[in-house]
Amino acid sequence: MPESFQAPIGTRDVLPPESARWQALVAGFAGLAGRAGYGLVQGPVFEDLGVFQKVGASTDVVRKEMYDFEDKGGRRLALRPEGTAGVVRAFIQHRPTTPWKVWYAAPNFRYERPQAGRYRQHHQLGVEALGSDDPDLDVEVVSIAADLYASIGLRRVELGLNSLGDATCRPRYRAALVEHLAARAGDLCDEHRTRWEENPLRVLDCKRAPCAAATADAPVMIDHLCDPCAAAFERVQVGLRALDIGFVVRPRLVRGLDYYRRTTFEFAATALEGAQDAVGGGGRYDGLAELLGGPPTPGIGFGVGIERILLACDAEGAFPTPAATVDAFVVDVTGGDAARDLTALLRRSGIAVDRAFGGRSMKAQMKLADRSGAAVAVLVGEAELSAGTVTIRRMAEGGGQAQSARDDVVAGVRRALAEAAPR
RNA sequence: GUGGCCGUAGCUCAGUUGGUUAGAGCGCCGCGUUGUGGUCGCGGAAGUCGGGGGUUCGAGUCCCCUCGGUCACCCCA
Repeated sequence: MPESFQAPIGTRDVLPPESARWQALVAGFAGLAGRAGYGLVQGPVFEDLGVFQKVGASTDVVRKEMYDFEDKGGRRLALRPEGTAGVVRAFIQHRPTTPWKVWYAAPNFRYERPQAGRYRQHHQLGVEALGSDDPDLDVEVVSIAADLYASIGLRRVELGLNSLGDATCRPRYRAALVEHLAARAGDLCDEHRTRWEENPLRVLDCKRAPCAAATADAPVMIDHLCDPCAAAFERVQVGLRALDIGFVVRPRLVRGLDYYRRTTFEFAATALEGAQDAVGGGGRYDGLAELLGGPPTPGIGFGVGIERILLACDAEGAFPTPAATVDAFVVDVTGGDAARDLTALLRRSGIAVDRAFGGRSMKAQMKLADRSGAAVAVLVGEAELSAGTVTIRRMAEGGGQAQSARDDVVAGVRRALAEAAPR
């Protein structure tokens, strides 16, 4: 038996008709981002391993989920686990003028066990805006994500908001948190008992009961913000309220990557059962460009998971897969020349046309015409062939049909399409 | 990385305490006389029962291994 293959673990094929949803989603996002002045950025799907290691040394994403490999030249590379690091690397490499606002739709890779809403290759829509620390930019970025959900009819999305402070107040807060944790280290969960010092903030976000109990009365960042950070956080909230974007402040929201500063946020789809309800998230990363060897440059962005939002749409019955249809279907039982020539002619006139192949019976071709969703069928039999005509049939029930000179087929089909009741 | 459940036609699944040529629905293909779809009727193609090994007179049905799927934990999109 010949060996056969299937898609690698945690990956999947997106085929028609479902793929039409992707097209519609990405096109809609491109419109939203474009109208806000964001241009498309297309970066490599893999980067120098160091780009990601620098950015998240203490995070799960980098520590245990990296899809890394060595190429034939001995370079250590990694399939990108998230979008921001590569974009910042590109920013540093090309030094575009700021503010630099870009969007992307691209695959990300994480080596972990797949489950509902989680894949080794998943796809994110996102934006990144570098070069300004104006909190109104935070509002713009968050609003693009919120508008995306709204534009596809996703209603049950909850925005969680937090501030993680900056280089001034974060260390002070961190010291207070460390003091709190040190007194309770023995009570933490198995993983954090020994690792809590590496990234104390993450303990706040740990879902396990021991950590939750030990941090119940722990100090939170937003109570320790310095004046500029507090002012910025306030300005962000004012802006979101002004734009009618609902949110809840979640002081324990920490997020997976450790480069975040000040504003961080996460969108959760409440229609999704189980743990995979995060449909998007992001935040400000003012120290990141410097960390990657570039000039100090503030930045903020978000990523939303395409698979996740489609899953959430399914749960809400929103954003259904658009029906794939053509305008017309050419049926030819005279040998194929007419089908070949008429489909090309009609398509070149801007009409969406399909046809049958393989010299099938008229009955079979009509069945395909019906299934194609075409509003009209263009029939060519021996009679039409010798008369130099075509039969244009409206496929809707009781639609009727009429002869048309073959030379007028384009106009005839256009007319029939205009008259045909929408199916 | 750890654990639960599952693996029978393209899809969704039935398959009695292991027993003759493995089934259904949907889908697909054809036919229902003169060139016409959607409904209906009839017929047809299609499965080495995930793979390998074992027990047995005999295994889709029991045991082991393996691969894959799925869900959950951790974490995240």
